[in-house]
Amino acid sequence: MGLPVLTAEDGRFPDYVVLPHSQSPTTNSDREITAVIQQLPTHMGWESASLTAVLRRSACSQSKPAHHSSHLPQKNISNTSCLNSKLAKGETISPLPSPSTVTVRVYAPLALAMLRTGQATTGRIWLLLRYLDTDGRGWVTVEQARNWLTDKTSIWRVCGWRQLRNLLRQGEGVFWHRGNGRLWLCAIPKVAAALGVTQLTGRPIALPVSVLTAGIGTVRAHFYATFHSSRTASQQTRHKPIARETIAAITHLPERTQRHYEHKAGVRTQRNFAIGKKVNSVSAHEIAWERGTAVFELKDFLGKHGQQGSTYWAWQLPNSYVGPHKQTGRGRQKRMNRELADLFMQGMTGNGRSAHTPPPPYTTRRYYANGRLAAKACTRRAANELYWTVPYKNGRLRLWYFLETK
DNA sequence: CACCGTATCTGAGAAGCCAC
DNA sequence: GTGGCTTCTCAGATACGGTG
Repeated sequence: MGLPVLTAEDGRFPDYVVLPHSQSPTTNSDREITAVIQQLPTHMGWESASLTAVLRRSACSQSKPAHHSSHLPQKNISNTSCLNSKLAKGETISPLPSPSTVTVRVYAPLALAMLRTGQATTGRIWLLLRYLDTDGRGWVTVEQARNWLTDKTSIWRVCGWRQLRNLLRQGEGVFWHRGNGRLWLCAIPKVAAALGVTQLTGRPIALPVSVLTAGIGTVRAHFYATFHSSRTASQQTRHKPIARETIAAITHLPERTQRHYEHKAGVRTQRNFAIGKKVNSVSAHEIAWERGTAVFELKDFLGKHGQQGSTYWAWQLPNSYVGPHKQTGRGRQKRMNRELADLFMQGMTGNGRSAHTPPPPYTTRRYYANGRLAAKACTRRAANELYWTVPYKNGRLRLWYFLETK
């Protein structure tokens, strides 16, 4: 294996801890760090012959003045140059991989399908193995997988060997195929098709690897949170309300579980209220007939919504949600969706398959970022009821203005 | 109506032990 | 290395009451 290129962009070499020359790894924490280094995956370069040679040279040079390093590249201001300069100074470098800064690209429909089909445990193994297979060979040996995922000293440990055997059996044919002592990892479109995902919608998100190595409850919560993270794409859709019922229809998760996952994964929720007509313009009976018992009277003491002291009919709308993850580039999403379509077309040649999937339950657009867009939609008669909002500094609560188009 | 917090119960997951 | 058996933990569902 050659000397790997260490870059900050892919986040695989996030942190380095520089120890003084005289400090030998004798303390407990040092031993822990050494243990961490020893069980790091080989592809990360720490078992690289070239890198080992450099480390040995630097170790030997500790007793000598560090003048031999002048030939090392100086231009590239990156972790590579940082590493080189530290090596050149003869300092001992202990990589402390901080999995919270290392991320994997995850597609929300795939994560939700894992939850829906009860394959979150095997799915996270697949994601971890895809990450650990950085050579991109598409396979890892069973022994490697066992060492990384079950060794008690491994930072990638997620379960015992006994459980891993069960999981490997469960994921066979969906996430991987076994053969010649290797796990052949399936590509994203194949896995998506096996899980019943017809299209990879929304933007992919960057899921911290630390999430994948946490408890299964945390993994599940973040798989759910990818839905909100991939949905908060633009300023216009960021605050778009969505009912618990709709989320349940999409994710197949009951409301209480949604709340539990949101709390666990750090999804931010925002309450929304709609302001309707003035109280004296519509009777209580009429508004109750239209809106049910959820309607209440809102008095505008400060005159923020019109004449000071006016009272309006108001009601609560569904919440808005902001996911905890950063979005990443779409990558090969378009090509993968073509592959997925091909896979499903092949699968549809038999009997009893519908050629068209039902549309999602939230196709009629109802919420707009400002009044101009809402008025434009109003002229097109996009929906019977429209809501529009204005930018707010306080993110906990948002008011929406009601617009009737009939 | 839509949402939230807490308590409680149930069942699946995880892991240890051991024989083959 | 595999699989059966057992035990224990914890995730997930449900119920209930409360808020705006």
